[in-house]
Amino acid sequence: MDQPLTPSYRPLYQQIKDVLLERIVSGEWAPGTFIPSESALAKEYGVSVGTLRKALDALAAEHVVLRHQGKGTVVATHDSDRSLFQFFHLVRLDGTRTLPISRVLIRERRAATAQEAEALGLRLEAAVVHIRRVRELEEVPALLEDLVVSADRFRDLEREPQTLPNTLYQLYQQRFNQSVAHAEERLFAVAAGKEEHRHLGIPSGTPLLEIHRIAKDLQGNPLEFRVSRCETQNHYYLNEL
Amino acid sequence: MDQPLTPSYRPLYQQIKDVLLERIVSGEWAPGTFIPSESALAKEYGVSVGTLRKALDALAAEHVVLRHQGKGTVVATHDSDRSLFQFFHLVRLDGTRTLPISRVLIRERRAATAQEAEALGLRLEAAVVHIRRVRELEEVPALLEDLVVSADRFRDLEREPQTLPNTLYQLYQQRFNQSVAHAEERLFAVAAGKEEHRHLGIPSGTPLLEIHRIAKDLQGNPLEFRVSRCETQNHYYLNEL
DNA sequence: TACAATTTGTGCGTATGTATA
DNA sequence: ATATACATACGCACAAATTGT
Repeated sequence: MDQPLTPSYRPLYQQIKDVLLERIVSGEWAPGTFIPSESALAKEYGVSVGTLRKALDALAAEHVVLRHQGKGTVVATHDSDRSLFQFFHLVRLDGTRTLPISRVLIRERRAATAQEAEALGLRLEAAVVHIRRVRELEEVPALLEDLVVSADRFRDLEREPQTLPNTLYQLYQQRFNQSVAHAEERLFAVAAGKEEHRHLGIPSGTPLLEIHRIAKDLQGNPLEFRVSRCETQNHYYLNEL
Repeated sequence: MDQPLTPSYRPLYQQIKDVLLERIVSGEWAPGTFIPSESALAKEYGVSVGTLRKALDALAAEHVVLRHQGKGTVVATHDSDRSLFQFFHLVRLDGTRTLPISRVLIRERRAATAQEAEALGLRLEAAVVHIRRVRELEEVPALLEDLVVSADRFRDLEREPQTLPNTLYQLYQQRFNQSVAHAEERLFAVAAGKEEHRHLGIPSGTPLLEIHRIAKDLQGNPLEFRVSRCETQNHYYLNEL
């Protein structure tokens, strides 16, 4: 009747999956590179190909790796088409999806606020890097975005690289070996304030979509806390269930 | 290089999956009932158990069926715990999730508007059933909701049953054999109007979350178009990616 | 163009473990 | 205890996609 908190055993394919994930997290298999073939890995771990397949299938289902018949299995990157829109849900009214262009307004190292520390699981006043950007879709300012990451994990991000790329998650992955795998988004409706008026060119008081996102790494640890305020006259937030 | 629009062949397990789905859609296997065992179905279709398993696993991944070790495979219903929150994303600020109580304001048969006809794939002026409800979370009015369905597919819904249940999707499933399997939600931020002021007790102009949902059946045909306006002082819309 | 080698995808069969009734 | 059903694990054969010879 009772269910043990720690299951008495974990299926073999799950154990294999954990080991493979660890080799990815550790950086041994970098994003974008091909990992050894099923048969090679099966031999290495002394399990059947079927068992190893099941482990890889599970990782593929979580978008950790991508599999290509005839080629091999590659560690997912944030520039592969799938992954690209996994965390970007803003769509133009006509249904087309484009990635936004960013203009950085603030880039600083400072102490975390209580909300930020709580979201990132840091102690109060821990050092964070704070970035504020305006993001434009098709030349139209659409989003005012504030994000913070741990200054320890993302050392010198407030200075290097000099110009930030458009898609930060690629930078996290390539420069800091931190892959954003999951995220939790909380959506609110708020009224535009002076900042939004200034940067998005909309009247104060206009209803905006406010998105609080906690981005998490492969193991579920919070990596980044991000608050976006979006104008919803020209686009909307799409969620497929 | 080219990719055929119609793949030259479909894998066996996908064909089996289609056939099984058809038996569910047709009503032969009703929601809540157990379907035959893997081995029985494998024998019936003359395929291996492994192949049949793969078909059932795919259906389970889409929440069409639920599998229970030692018991069997059951067709999903809208009152099973998982499914219950698949389409309800409003969460209280403290993180608890409760299902709302509904109070019906309008229940009528009328012609579809252009927007409604487009969303449901009906011709202009097609007959629909329109329902407006106020939904309360923990005694607090949180949502003003308008929904329309085809009056043909949901015959007499404007009259029977006399009192509508709280979770309409269960009714759709039990009374009309229409299962909501997928949905597409589009989120906007809007200002509260007089109706929201009256029914939700909030000042006009308050920013609200507006959710346009198109609910689809197992085959992807639109079943219901729903517009919800939600107050986000006491709760938020949660999306896990 | 043809062919071979490699890698993942599909399909079959079997044995054993675990959960349920 | 027994029977049933799903879950895990093994092994093998062949198909399909990719790459290089």
